[in-house]
Amino acid sequence: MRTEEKRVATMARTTNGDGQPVPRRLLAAATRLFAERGFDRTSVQEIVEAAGVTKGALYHYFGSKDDLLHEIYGRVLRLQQERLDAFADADAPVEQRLRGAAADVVVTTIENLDDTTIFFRSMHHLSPEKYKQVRAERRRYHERFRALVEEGQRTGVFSADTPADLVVDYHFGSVHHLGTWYRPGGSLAPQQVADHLADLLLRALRP
Amino acid sequence: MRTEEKRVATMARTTNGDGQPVPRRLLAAATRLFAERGFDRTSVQEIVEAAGVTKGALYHYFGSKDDLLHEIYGRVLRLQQERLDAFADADAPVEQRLRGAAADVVVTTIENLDDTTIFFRSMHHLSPEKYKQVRAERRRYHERFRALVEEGQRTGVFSADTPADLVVDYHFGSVHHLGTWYRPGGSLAPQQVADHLADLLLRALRP
DNA sequence: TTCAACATACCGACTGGTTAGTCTGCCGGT
DNA sequence: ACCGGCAGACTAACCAGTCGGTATGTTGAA
Repeated sequence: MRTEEKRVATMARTTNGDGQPVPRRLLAAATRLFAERGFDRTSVQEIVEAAGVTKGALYHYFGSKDDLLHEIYGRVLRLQQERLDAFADADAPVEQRLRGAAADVVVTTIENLDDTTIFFRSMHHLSPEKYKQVRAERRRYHERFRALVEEGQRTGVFSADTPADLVVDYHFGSVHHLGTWYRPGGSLAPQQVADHLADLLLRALRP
Repeated sequence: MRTEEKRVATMARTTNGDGQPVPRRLLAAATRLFAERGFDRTSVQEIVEAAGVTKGALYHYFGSKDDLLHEIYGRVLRLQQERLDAFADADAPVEQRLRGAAADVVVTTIENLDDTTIFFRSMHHLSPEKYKQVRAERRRYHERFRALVEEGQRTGVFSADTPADLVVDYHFGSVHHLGTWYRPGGSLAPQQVADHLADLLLRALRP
């Protein structure tokens, strides 16, 4: 009871208004605004107002405006890497593993459409070091995915007519592109889009 | 001789330095800088300095910074629309027409990589009216392309498993994505990339 | 041929507004 | 007494667009 009171009191302090702690609220507000108006067109003032705090709070938790961007990237990147690893490590035929991974990245991209839209649109706004770091993580992801394609090509279940790198870029092009055309509430549910896109990939890879 | 002198004098006036007229120099400088640093990160001052003129010149030829962006878009958009129309109107089987169009857009995109990169990255920075206009032109393009896919699906040469809209977005995703990974001087020539990507599309559409 | 009237192409200082980030200090809990 | 968690005024820099001015070219009439 005592610790409970403490927790509630602390919560009240760090969550004035709703039930979310301040850093999370800032991140959420920034994500929405960045996706809506773009990174450079969103002022720090607008972010803190949307989060119901002031600049003091923002610069208490984040080092810079860039930091917000980096955090947003980091979350999705880590999530997608984890999920890709899970699919790639599964005990199943290559075509099933690739299919699962290809469809899953579409679903998680749509489920975090704001984050991923910002990602591709403003990646180059990061400071050089952070940009480098993000690119490195990105490449790791790409390579893991490519390994799946290559494995299938080696074992003959996929056509080897197209270099694996290009195949991966082809698929991620469509993922990247989702933010441009996909609108929640459209005629297709995320999973349906994912299935279709995975189908296209697998059909393109038929020997 | 007299008229020649006059022409040269005029040229010298409108092309101080190299052989390009001022508006074209401005457009070229803006394109390079926008692609390099992004629209919002490029100041008008930097553009005019890169073009070797001053703000007076820029605002003499263009109404605003937005106008530059709009012009850059317009050029590529018109070029690609023309070429798509040519391929679509050709007298050949659908699969050949689609293949030609799909490969061609990849080549022209790579050949104008700066313009197209800016296009997809900064489209949403345009003023509402200009944005609407660009979107409308873009949709016309998309629909023409989709018609080709639908024709093939109706006549049975393409699989109808995937909605034509999605197929088009799948392909244009990869086109859109080119600016992210393609680097001139890489191991693949533009035409090779185009052939591979068109292959992937056509293979995905095999019944 | 000449000259005035006008037009085109550009220059560059200036303005009004915006912005990221800083800094001082309060406040409530431990 | 102290410290994390914030408030909010402040600063230094920057930037798109304007505007008055200059130089060069063109045209039409005397």
